[in-house]
Amino acid sequence: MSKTQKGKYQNKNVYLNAAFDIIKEVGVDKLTMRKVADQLDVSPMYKHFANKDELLKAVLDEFIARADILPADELPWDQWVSFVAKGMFRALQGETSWLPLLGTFDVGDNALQVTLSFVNKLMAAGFSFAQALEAYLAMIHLVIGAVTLQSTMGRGNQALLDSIAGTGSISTKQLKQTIFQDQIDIGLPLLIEALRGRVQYE
Amino acid sequence: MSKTQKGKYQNKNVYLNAAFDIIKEVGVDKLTMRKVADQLDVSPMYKHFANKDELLKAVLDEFIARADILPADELPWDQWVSFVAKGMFRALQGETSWLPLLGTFDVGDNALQVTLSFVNKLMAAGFSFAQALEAYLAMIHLVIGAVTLQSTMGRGNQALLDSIAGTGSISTKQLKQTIFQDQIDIGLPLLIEALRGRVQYE
DNA sequence: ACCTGAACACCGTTCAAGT
DNA sequence: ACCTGAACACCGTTCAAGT
Repeated sequence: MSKTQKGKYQNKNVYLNAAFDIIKEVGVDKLTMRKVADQLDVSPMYKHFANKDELLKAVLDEFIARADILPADELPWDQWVSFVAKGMFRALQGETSWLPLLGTFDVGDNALQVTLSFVNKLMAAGFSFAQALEAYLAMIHLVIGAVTLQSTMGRGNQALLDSIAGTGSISTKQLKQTIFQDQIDIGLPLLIEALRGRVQYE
Repeated sequence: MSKTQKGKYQNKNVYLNAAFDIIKEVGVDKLTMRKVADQLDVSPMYKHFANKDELLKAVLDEFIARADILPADELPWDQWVSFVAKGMFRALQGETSWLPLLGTFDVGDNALQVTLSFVNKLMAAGFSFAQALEAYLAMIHLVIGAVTLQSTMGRGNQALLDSIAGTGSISTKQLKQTIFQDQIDIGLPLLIEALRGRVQYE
């Protein structure tokens, strides 16, 4: 307890940790201000955060920091990109309830750090700034889209399987292999191929 | 009124249309069962749909049908793919509140129709079935990701601009051009480049 | 100044009761 | 058989009242 501590819960981190506990238990979508308050034995709602959105924004940025997806700097750029993309995919796959928030909040400091590292890595490999930034954005698009679809695909989706099998151009086994692989492994190789083509003719 | 009509609102479409009216006004996220009931002057809730999810699933598939994004068949495959992707992007951009649902529901009949058209088009152009299906999934990933990020980017995001400008490797004007373009125009050309490379060495 | 907890205006969903 | 609307168990947010 520092000398400047005032009130029951001056420390924002106490709230962030409580939020993480609850999210681990019930998912982001079922996080409520009341549950945070209950866990801390505090009235709804003592405000470090003006409203629920402010809390979620802070939790999201902390989530990005904890995901810790930046690889070692020695990797060649294409492996580096692949590592980051798969790391993001895995982190988000474990918490798909984050997805709806990615488009609604401005990036926080930790997200920004990832962006800058990515751009620097690709510029060191010979990409222009604009190319590097576009590569970053395209990778994010793929990750978000892949995580979004992963759950639908993973669930089986018999209707889709049946209908597609009806075209008769592929064995069911092959079809399942295509659909049930990690979605990120579909677009990511294509992205890296395209990037490789661009940097070579720089 | 058909002879088999029973009860006040036998017709599911009445509910779908009411839902669309409300969504146009307040967005998908603020659609409630009560609002649908009120608009139809019906008690909450006479059930054509077992619950809110069932209603949303039906509305989503109808939304896909209305988006009407399949282009004319005469286009070469790369333009055809680009047309579909941009059409989806535009449709979803107008209703971003749909995004959270894309990963939670199984595909409906209308979504399936789009998938099959896409796969057929690419197979006619020389792609294998697996390639065509992967191309479709990668395109969907890009569209979902692009729409998700579009709103964050469009909003300005001064923190990101400032921080990146600090790298000094690009003029602010160039930076804004990269960030503020339609997000779909970033990844889509890369995807099509990569696909072109694959079909040629088939 | 700091914190409480009742209150307000909502939700999705259920179900006894009416027609 | 069909439909109602009150009720239940929740929300986010506000704010008079207490300490």
